[in-house]
Amino acid sequence: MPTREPSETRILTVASEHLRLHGLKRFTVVAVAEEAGMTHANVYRYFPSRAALVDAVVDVWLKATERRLADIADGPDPADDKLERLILALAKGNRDLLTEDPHLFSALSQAVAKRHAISRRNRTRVRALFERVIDEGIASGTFEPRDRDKAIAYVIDTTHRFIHPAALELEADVPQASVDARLSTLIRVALRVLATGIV
Amino acid sequence: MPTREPSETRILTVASEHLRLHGLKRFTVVAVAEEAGMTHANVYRYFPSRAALVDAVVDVWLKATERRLADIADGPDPADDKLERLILALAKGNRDLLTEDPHLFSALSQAVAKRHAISRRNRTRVRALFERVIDEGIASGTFEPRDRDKAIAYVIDTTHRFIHPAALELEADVPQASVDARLSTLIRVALRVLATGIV
DNA sequence: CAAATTACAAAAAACGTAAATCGTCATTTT
DNA sequence: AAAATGACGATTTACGTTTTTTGTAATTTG
Repeated sequence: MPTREPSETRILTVASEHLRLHGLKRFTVVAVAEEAGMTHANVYRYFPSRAALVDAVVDVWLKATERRLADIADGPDPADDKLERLILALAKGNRDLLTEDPHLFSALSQAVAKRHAISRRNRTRVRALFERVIDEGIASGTFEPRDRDKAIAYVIDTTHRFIHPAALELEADVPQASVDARLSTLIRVALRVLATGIV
Repeated sequence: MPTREPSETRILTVASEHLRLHGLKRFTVVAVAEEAGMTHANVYRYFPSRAALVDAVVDVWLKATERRLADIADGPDPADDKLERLILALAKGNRDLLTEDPHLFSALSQAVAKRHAISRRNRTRVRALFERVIDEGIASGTFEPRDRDKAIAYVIDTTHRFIHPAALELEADVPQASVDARLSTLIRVALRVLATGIV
């Protein structure tokens, strides 16, 4: 990990605050620079554009949740436990962001919808974690899918509703307990499906 | 079915054309009325508002696909066949609309996102068809779920990605063959899950 | 009297302009 | 030399004005 310059981290911190408090619409480079105690022109020494600065803020959050997911994937537990916790952590992380930080969630949601590089890369890395855990399950005999690639696609497709920002937005007003119960069923099914070679 | 007045159907036809060709943004009551050969005020004799007219256009499409679904659900085939065809018809109907009629798709998508009455009612009726077919499958012994309500929720949740407009928009650029293959896997799994009492 | 029109107020959209922000670069500061 | 600034044109946004559309109601037409 490269050591960031102090000004860069300061800008990023202030930008993060601004985005969380005021939202994308009222997020301006001038205001961020002012609060960071510098001219807006100087911000461009560290971030090539306003969009890049917003992406950087979102990326900080994405990387943080990626680390939590990687910790789960790297753990010593059985693959099925890890897959369950991976799905739950991802679903909960996104859902908590929606309820606790709607502005940041909205920025993330747009980055995903517009296929920004940061979200595409995040998607690739998260997918890799899923693949790793499923492969581990296959190696240990916990999972016995008939077709490994189809099994991975199946897991991602079936959990889509509880993970993808666009899908989570649709259920913002559904009681969390109800969502949790349905997700729990879905995961239980997915694990059995992987274990019994249905997929 | 109540016989509609000729002017009403004419307005609806012109409105449908306009929406398909020009999209929601450029859809005006004045333009529709003009093309239908009347003053805009007269349109309000038949539709209470611009929004109601747009909804009526979308509703025509929704009802048409509902009829196709009902035909499947009412057929004499085994429940698992019917459930598969129900899911495929719904997914294909929505996806075809997205590619062949993007403006109308967009209007539908917004009606769903904003929870218009027409989309809520459509959802309720489509869900009822799913319930009927699953119940039929339970009665005939084709399906043996441990919990009927959870089984229904499971089917709806797992197919969400291939049915919901918001999810379909995300995959507009994915080759149709790839989507079809994944959906086919998902359905096969779902039918086995229902049949073997995993859910 | 049902169907449609004209007339009109309220709401929304389109337009044009003023102001702010974005992004670049030459110059200054440390 | 690295960090920051001031100045400046290009873009975007904000805002007041004008036009169009929406929706209602009184009136006309067949």
